[in-house]
This record gives sequence, C-alpha cells and structure tokens, in this order.
Amino acid sequence: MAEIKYNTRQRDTILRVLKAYKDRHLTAEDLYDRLRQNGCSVGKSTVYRYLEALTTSGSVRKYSIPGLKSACYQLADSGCAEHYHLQCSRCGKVIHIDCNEMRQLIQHFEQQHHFRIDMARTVLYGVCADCEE
Amino acid sequence: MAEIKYNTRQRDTILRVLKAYKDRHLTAEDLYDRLRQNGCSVGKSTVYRYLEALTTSGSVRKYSIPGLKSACYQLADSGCAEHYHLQCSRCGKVIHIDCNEMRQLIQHFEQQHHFRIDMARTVLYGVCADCEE
DNA sequence: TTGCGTGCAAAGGTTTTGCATGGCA
DNA sequence: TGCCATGCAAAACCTTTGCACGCAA
Repeated sequence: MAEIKYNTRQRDTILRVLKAYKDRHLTAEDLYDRLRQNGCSVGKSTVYRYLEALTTSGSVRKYSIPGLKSACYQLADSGCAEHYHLQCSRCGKVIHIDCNEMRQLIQHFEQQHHFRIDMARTVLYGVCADCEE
Repeated sequence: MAEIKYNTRQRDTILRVLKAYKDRHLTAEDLYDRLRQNGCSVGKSTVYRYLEALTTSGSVRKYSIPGLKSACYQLADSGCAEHYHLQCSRCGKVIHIDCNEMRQLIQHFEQQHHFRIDMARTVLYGVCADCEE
C-alpha cells in the first residue's frame, strides 16, 4: 500500500479511535479490540496495514515501550515536530511539552558532542506527577 | 529463573561475547550466531533465558531500535546509572556520556514539569558524528 | 468499470515454555 | 546428591502476506 487513495468506513473508524486515544499508547491489538467494542469490527490485517501506511506517511508514530512485546502507535498531530515527549512508564500517558531548556540541550549536544538529536524519535521516560502520588 | 546460581560454560561464553560487543547492538539471534561461530554452541532457549535474567538483574539493557523486529541487548556496565545514552539510529552505536547540562535538564523537569525522568530507561536517538559525514 | 481496500487464513519470524537430561556445587 | 541449567521441540505471539471478494470513485 503505497498511498492512501480511498476513504472507507474502516479507515474512518480507525482514525476516530486513534484520535480518542491520542494521549495514550495503543497497540494494534488494543485498537482492534476498541473497534470491536464499538461494533465497528475491522479485520486485523486492515488494522496493521492502515497503521503501517499512517506510520510511513508520518501521521502516526510507532514505538515500543520497555516490557511490552507489541508495538505502540500514537497519532502524531502536526505540532509534534516542534515539541518534546515525556512518557510515564507507569500509566503510559504521553505528555507533549514545549520547553526552552530542552531546545538548549539539543543545541548543546549538537555543538559540544557532535550528535544531532532527533526529537521525533526520542521519548523521555520517567514517572509523571499523578503516578508519583 | 529467579536468580543466577551456577556458573556454566554457556554463561561464561555468552558474557564474553556481550563484552566483546559492548558498544554495538546485538540481537539474541546475533549472539546465538556468534557463539556458534566461536565453536561454543549454546541452545537458543539458553540464550534467551540468560539474557532475560541479566536484564532483570540490571546487568544488561534490553531495547528495540526502529525498523528492527527483534530486541537488542547490550551490556550495562556499572557506570550506566550515572550517565546518559545516545544512540545513533543509522549505525546503532551507543554513546555513553557524562554531561552536566543533561543533569540540569533532569532537575528542571522534576522541578518545573513535575516529571521524574528515568535515565536508565531513556535513550536519546539521533545521528552521530561519523554517520553525519 | 477499475483498481484499491478488506477479510480470512496461512505463513513468517521472534520469543517463551514443557520436559527430560546434563552438570555445578 | 540435590537442584539448577540446558537443549530440543512445540507452543505462543505478534506481524506480514496471498488471494478472492467487496466497494469507493
């Protein structure tokens, strides 16, 4: 599937679920289950194929979290190129932040360590305020 | 396998290979192949079981790189708790750095964003100097 | 009508598990 | 000798693929 040409019921509902869960991680299986629960049953191959297409086109980020076997997918809204991602390793929540200190650090790494950090790929793991108690 | 109790030929050789490749990523399959090439054949389950034990005990870091199906393993030498990891997404090389700016950033996140970053888990992805040309 | 999209089932690859045997302490 | 560790094969899992049918444009 090189490009996305048609709009279908399946793709609409997959996108709708991805939007509803835009702040959490979803595996392909999770997504598949949510679709069935909503009565909008979609074949597993379709889920995988569409997720792959969306990943290739850049609309979705695919990543893996430690201790989880299957890949996670998350809608990459347009602003994601300019900000940074924190992910709580307890609850899985993804926090999008815009932070000058982070920007400075990236510059520091480029100039002093000759390493060009790719923030679209990088996720900082840790524990969020809610899970810290 | 809760703890590691015995020393065996298999475990010695697995550790030796891990040490030899401490600056590169190795999949379980890679490790298995290297062992056979050295004439120190070890069963695949043993490789997986020992890697899991080492990961649990913290001697080895397990992670995945984008575009690669199988998990990667790398020896986590004792200093890894106090420094940071950069990984080149082109060549897979892992760079261990000790960096004050990074330390400051972690403090900044904790105080201003109420997020406690776990550097043992976090890897900054990007492109290293060698791959940048 | 055309050709992309879908669903099923099967294949593919990685990792885990059960069980009998082997080997360290 | 008593357990733990190993190896094989099978199972479990996640993901991809082949193919016939369905459906958007």
